[in-house]
Parts: sequence; C-alpha cells; structure tokens
Amino acid sequence: MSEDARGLGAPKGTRDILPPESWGWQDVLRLAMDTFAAAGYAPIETPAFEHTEVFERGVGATSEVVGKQMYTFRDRGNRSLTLRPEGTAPVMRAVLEHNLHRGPLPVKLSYAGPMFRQERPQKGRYRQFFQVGIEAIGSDDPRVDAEIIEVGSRFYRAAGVETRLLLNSIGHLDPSCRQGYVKLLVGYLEDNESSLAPEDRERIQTNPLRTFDSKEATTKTVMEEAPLISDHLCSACRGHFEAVTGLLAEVGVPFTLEPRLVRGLDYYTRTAFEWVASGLGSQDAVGGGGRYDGLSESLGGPPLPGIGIAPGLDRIMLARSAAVAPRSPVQVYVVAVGEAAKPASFGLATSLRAAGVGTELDLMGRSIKGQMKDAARSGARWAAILGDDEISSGTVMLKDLDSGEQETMPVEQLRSRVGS
RNA sequence: GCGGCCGUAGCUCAGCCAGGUAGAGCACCCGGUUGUGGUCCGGGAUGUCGCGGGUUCAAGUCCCGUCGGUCGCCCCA
Repeated sequence: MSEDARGLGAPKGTRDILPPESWGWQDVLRLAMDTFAAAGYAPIETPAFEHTEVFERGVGATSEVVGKQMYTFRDRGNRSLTLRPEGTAPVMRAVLEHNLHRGPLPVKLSYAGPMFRQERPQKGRYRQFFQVGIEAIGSDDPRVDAEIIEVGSRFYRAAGVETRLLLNSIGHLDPSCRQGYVKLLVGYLEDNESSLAPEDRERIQTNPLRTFDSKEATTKTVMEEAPLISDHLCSACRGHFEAVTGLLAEVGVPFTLEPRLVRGLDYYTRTAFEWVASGLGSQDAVGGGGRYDGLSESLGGPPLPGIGIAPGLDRIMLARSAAVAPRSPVQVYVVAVGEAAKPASFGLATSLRAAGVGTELDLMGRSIKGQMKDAARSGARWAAILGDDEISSGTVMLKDLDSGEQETMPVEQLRSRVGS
C-alpha cells in the first residue's frame, strides 16, 4: 500500500519516518551531532535551496548529479534555484559569503538536513534523503584529513554500523599530477577501445575516471591492466597521502586502499574515501567524502583547501543492527480511577513532567484495565494510580510494572521515588 | 532514464493458475461482576482487492494502460 485513498501519497521517492523507527532516527542524528561537536565542529544551517550556479560551478557541470538529477526551478523573480543535492557547496558558499575564512582557520562546521536528487528510487535511494556532515576549511594539513576520517569512523561504530573504509588519493588538478595521469589513462582507453563496453566508450572523453566504476565484464577486464592514479601522483600529493594513511594507522582506524575508487562530484582532489556497509545491495555506500582544494576558487573565492564527509542517515538506519531498540522516554503512566480522579491525575502528570519525569496518562476515557494495558504499552516503568482513596489521603499508589509490586506513599514522595 | 518482479484489512500475507456474494495471523476496541497490565478465554469493528479502461451474464482472479514499491543497470548517501 503506497498511495493514499485520496491519491495523495508522499511524492515518488520520498517517505515518512514514523514511530517507533523515528525514535532511532532521532537517536542517530543526535549521536552524529554530538560526535562532531566533541571534535570542535560547530553547527551551521544553510538554505534547502541555492542559486543553481552554486552547484553548477561548485559540484561541476559534467557530474551526473548536476547534469541529470537536480530539482531546478524558477521563482517568481525568474531566478534559477535548485534544491540542494549535497551539502558541501552550500557550506563553502556560506563561508565565503560571511568571510568566516578571515577568522581562525580551519573553519570547522557540521550540518544535518535533507538533500534532493531526482533518481529512480529503490531501497536506500530516495529523492529526498538525509545527510549529516562535517567540513574543515582552510588547511591542507594531512592531520585534518585524518581527523575528519577518524571522527567519521567513530560515528559509524557508535551508531552500530559495521563499515569498511575505502581510501584513495586522486591527486590534484595539474599536468604533473591528475591531468597527466588522465592523459595517460585516456591513451590507454583509446588503445583498448574495441574491448570496452559500448556505454563506456563515450566516457573516454567525458569522464574517463568513471570507467573504473563500470560493472561491464569486458570493461572490467580492460581496467585491470589500466594505469592507476596511485602510481602517477606528484610527489606532494603522494607525500600528503602517505602522511594521512600513517596517521590513520597510528590512531587505529582501519582502512582498505582502493586505487580504483573515484567519486562522482567534480570538486574532489587528493584524499577520497567511502564507507561501505554489507547487506544493502548495490546501495552500499553509507557515507563518503574527500578533499576539495579547488572548490573555493570555483565559487569565486580565494585559494582555500578543505575536506569533508557526508554520512547518509537513510542508509545508516537500514544498515545498523535492527536490534538497537530506542529507549522509551516515558517513565510514569498516571492511572485515574473514577471520574473525580481525572482532573487530579492530569495535575499529577503535569507536575511530574514539569519536574523532568517523562509521563503519560489516559486521554481516551479507558477503563482501569484499559489504562493498565496502555501503561504497559507506553513503556513506562511505573504506574501511578490515583483514585478517591488516594486523593482524600493525599497519597498515590505506585506500581512497579516490571515486578508487579506496589505501595502507597504521600504524593510528595513520588517524584524522588521515580527520579532514580 | 532502461529492464525483471510485486501492489488484497493498520501490519505480514492467503485467495488469482482452472472467473461465481472478501479471508487468516498479528495489532486495535469491549468483556471474563463493581480499583490493576504484559498470559489465557469470549466477543467486536475495519477493506473504493493501488487507480483507470476492456473481455464476460459475472472480474480480487483474464487483458491493456497507468501510478507506486522493490530488485538490477545507471549513479551515489
């Protein structure tokens, strides 16, 4: 059942996240932001849409994301706007706009929010999906790369997701480095063009690096012998990458060198990586990231190196062990016995909530039995039972729903009793 | 954007092949004597059979289209 009877289901590729799963969603989101904050990354909020140019210039017009997947529209002022397909270019735009790079460097920011790409939906791939992320802008020190990657890996572990970190360096844009390598690769591909799958032949000119991602058996065979970027990095990029891997090894972050790893957004340079989880089919990347040392200049800013990661919440929720049940926020359920107890139970629930104790009560006029059942269902540890007898004596009967034991006590004692 | 499979109660699904008055389990509500849950027993409510069209005396069942989901391609989180 997907369409509402009125024909108003959530739009294709979008979805509602309902209780109880939404509790877990909130837990993971909070865990991410706390993990980032503990490493000094401050939250930033940017708009859900930007001038289209931010992505065309930032992410790159030749990328699949910008070329085919953006939600672009005109507003009433005839401006071309685009729902953000990713979070890094908007953050860089905000940094440049507000001159954050004129302050202490690196600028360390975290964000969380929905992203939008118009693709064919399937499990783990939605048109509106949710990413969290961090960006460190203004330093090309390998320790920044290592810090960002370590924080990301720690987050996955804490969230209960088993991942493998795939790591590569794709060099920087210079004839001595990636440009030279790409020339070499194009030459190799042209020499072997007849052995490539037809759809991969077009890529030779448009996006030769992506041939490494091809699933076509014939192309894969060709690519096994292809020159690797790792063998053609300039000495600076090679040194940078060796420093990054050395630091990761030192702090015990496991990784797998993946010399064929390339990424889909044009701004990536040097360090590039993905976290993959098992059991998600072909949508196995639960997060990725990399360095983007040319992004600032693409957006008209000064030279300003940066690096970031973007874990995807939707896939993380699919990948984490389903056993992690969220804790119920309700501790006490107030049971009202008889009409007279209704206002009193409402007052008791209110004062418990004001004291910070998670409290629920019957709002449906249920019988005592019905209320007890509802109490059990709410996940509350205690039922606070209030009837004529208790009201007249200023007491309340507190029942431990696990053990079944109950005792009567003055109302004033209730709070300290359930506070533990 | 392309291809395979699927779409019946809130949920998971049976019924479809061989057309003949819509089912199960779970969940939900009430009750098992008047103030006590999670077990058990009894009872109850709930469906435009995704949507539209066609074939037929008759369509959940056959045919076509469409929308949505899912898996693969593509791409990526």
